[in-house]
Amino acid sequence: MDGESTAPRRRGAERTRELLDVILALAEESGYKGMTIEAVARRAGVGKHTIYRRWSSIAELLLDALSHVWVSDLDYRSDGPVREDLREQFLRSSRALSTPPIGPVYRAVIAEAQSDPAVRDALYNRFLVTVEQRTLERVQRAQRTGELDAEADLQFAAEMLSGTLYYRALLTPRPVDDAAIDGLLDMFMAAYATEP
Amino acid sequence: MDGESTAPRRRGAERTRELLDVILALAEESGYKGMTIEAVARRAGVGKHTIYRRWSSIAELLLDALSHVWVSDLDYRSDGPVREDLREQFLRSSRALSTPPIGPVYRAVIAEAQSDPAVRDALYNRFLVTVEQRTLERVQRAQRTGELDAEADLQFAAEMLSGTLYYRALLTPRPVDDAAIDGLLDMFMAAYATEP
DNA sequence: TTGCATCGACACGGTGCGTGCCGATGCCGG
DNA sequence: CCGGCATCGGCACGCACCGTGTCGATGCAA
Repeated sequence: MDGESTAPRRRGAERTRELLDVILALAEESGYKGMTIEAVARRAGVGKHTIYRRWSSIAELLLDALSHVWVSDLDYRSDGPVREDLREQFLRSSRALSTPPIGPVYRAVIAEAQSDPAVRDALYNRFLVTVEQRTLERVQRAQRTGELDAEADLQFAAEMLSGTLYYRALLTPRPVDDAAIDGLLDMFMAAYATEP
Repeated sequence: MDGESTAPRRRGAERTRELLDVILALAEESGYKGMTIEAVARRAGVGKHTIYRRWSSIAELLLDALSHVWVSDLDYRSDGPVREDLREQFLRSSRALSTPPIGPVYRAVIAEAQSDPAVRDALYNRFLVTVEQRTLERVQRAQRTGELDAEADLQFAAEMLSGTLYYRALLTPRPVDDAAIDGLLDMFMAAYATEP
């Protein structure tokens, strides 16, 4: 699962970092179709064994690479109104998601996930769940401050907020723009805000 | 785009239908990895040209096959409470989505869509948009009957409803169960229902 | 019956996969 | 300082699938 955390061997760690950089560059230049083990090996001037020694499949490599560029942007530090805070974070991460190389790598992981349940689990547990969780914590904080209805169960609301953004960004050709985020938050606030 | 609607030629149409059946069978048995042009040709006892004559790529074939099994289930005919109607339709289509061969074919299309913008557009225009549209029409009808707030702009609400279900069904390992649908509808109704 | 599109079949070069086997390189312990 | 050894790059293999080309045959339609 983690290519580099297992063993900081001789010159292994440097090579590992190099290979991650190479696949990010390939993602940016040639997209999913260009992201193959052989292409990485060629570009890095490396034998394929050197890659297979670190990752058991292209999917593992992609997941690892994604970890390096998608450091789970959603860190809700602001103490402003919950709506403004959500709006800012959603804008920020959807901007990141549509910026190479994150977008192409994310798409590649999703493609791999469709044919490999293990990748689907990894995608979920290492990325999607984190985003949902951070969002849930933020809106629960807003419940405690009285901004949102204290009785509401916000579990599904958090899933819906991040899920709709992922749906639009990754399954439709539409961009996640201000209007989409505002529309989403309109509904969320209409449902749970204490003050009209 | 449509393999069979263009020309009801000699024995072409029969063959076309045969080939669609074959790829659906492959989807059910071996999943995405087994759905290749060569596998279809082998199974059908057919030259590859016979396939390429009808579809320009495996993605076109998949989209066509999906059309035959996913006849856009969402036909809101009931005149009951909008919430019950939505609930029933969501349950029905998410059950269909998780039933072979629809699920595997849908996953295959999504995988292809990640590397080909044209497939992404086709997936969106031929399937996702339809579901959103039907849902939008149903909730707008509920606006006219007074069940939902007449002032609300339900465009994004419709996207959110179907988007969240697709997100859960296709990008996460979680099933779309009653709890998820009820949670989603709780929020939707809390936001827009006229009667508390 | 003739003409022709479609058919199954086979073969081709190209690419990527995953593995196996080299000889060399450079680090680490003794 | 040197021996031992894991890791290294390079190369080759068999396999699978792609997309195209070229056969001769088959069967519908004029």
